[in-house]
Amino acid sequence: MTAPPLNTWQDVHAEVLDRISSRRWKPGELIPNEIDLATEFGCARTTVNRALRTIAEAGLLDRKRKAGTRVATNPVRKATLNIPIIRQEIEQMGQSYAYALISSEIGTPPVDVRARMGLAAKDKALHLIALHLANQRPYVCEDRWINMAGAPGVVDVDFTSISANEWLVANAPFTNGDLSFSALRADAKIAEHLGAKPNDALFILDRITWDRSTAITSVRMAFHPGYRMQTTI
Amino acid sequence: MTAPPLNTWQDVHAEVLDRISSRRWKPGELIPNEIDLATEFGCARTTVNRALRTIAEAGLLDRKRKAGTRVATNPVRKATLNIPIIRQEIEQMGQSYAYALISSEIGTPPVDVRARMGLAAKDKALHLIALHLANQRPYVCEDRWINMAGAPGVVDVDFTSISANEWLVANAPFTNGDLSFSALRADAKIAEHLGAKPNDALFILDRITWDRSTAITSVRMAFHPGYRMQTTI
DNA sequence: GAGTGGTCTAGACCACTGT
DNA sequence: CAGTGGTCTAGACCACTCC
Repeated sequence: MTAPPLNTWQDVHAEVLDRISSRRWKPGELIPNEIDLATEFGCARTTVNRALRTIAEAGLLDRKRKAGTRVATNPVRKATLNIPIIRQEIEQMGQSYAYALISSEIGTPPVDVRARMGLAAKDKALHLIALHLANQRPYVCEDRWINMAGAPGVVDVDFTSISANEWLVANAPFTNGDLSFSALRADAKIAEHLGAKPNDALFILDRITWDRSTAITSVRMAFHPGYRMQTTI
Repeated sequence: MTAPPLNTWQDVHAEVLDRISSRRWKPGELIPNEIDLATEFGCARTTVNRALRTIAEAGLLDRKRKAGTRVATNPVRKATLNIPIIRQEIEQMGQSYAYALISSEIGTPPVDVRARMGLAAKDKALHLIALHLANQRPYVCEDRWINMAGAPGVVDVDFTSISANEWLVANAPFTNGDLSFSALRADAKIAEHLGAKPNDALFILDRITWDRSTAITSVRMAFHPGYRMQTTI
């Protein structure tokens, strides 16, 4: 009674996940090496490798050369969040999207923003405050600084007709970025923009994007009260 | 002046990312197929495939059989969040970890929790409220329901000495879960637990975990004011 | 129908690391 | 030193999907 061969890496993937969750392979335990598993499953080592590598990337296996592969004892689960473009997020919900510029001026960013962006005290940046609306209701308020050295041509753009994000993705692509999520109490100003009550708790997304080592933009997005960001693991 | 061959998939990965961010390959544009790229780079098609597949998984390329590979026009960036085990997160910051059980009782979950967990009105569950502390200061307060059918033996556990999470990872592994992040205003009770002021904005993580289709636990973690969750893209 | 990505295979060499 | 995972190669077949 030999098992039928597992022909695809997805088959192997599923089988290994099953052995982990059924505790046939227990946390901390060393599992057979790739060659033995390939023999057992009746497939090539490459196929086993692809499956195990994928599972390891998800955090459920720990792999080390020579030491072999172990079931993770404390699976630090990795969740993949889709950071949406606001317009798409709203339109995918079947709601109408609108955008409104609240203010636009050139100035010196506050010291914390300068520090994160790596700007000097004399550097100027474009400061935008804008609102994204879903079905005419405030959805998210963004407070953004754009490094004029990192986004050539930005001074000439009319941001009343195009959102900063859309202009930037088309004109100043970034190579990497830092994200952080937090919660903040609405102050009077932002509460007014969002149509929220003062003291409402707001979900906050802070993002800085870079082109190699020069900062392009730093933005704080304050979502309307009740907003949730969801994913699966 | 032919370029030197790119020998590893990381080389190809870097080169392709460079062509995208430098706009040599523009958004929406069709890029050469794998065979041509392999010829150009002087490597095997498998190597090109690995690199392009990785980039596509990150959202910067759209690949379709027969249609070919295009640079994504609206790169929906995917951020990978590490969902930490609280004890580890605290210990990695070099702080001391402590855990305190606030209450433990068997009861019927509120209707929204029942709905999300797929429990009937008559089903009983174990309700725990507990606090995780970093350097003796409240770090996160968890409000948890455990499905007794999904976690055999849970009634006999002494949760004053071990945290629910640690017992569950060791004894009732999950196959999948739903996560959501939001912000919530602290009510009087939770403010007291966390040593926060009422109305403080709290970062909230809701998680339900499943073993196949039976819910194991539903937990709401309310982090101390000022908490941030960070990642990069 | 034909072009493209998706994957499998068998074999090989390399890089890391525990002993 | 030796065992393990990490990767490359060349060739092959398949699955999807556009035309």
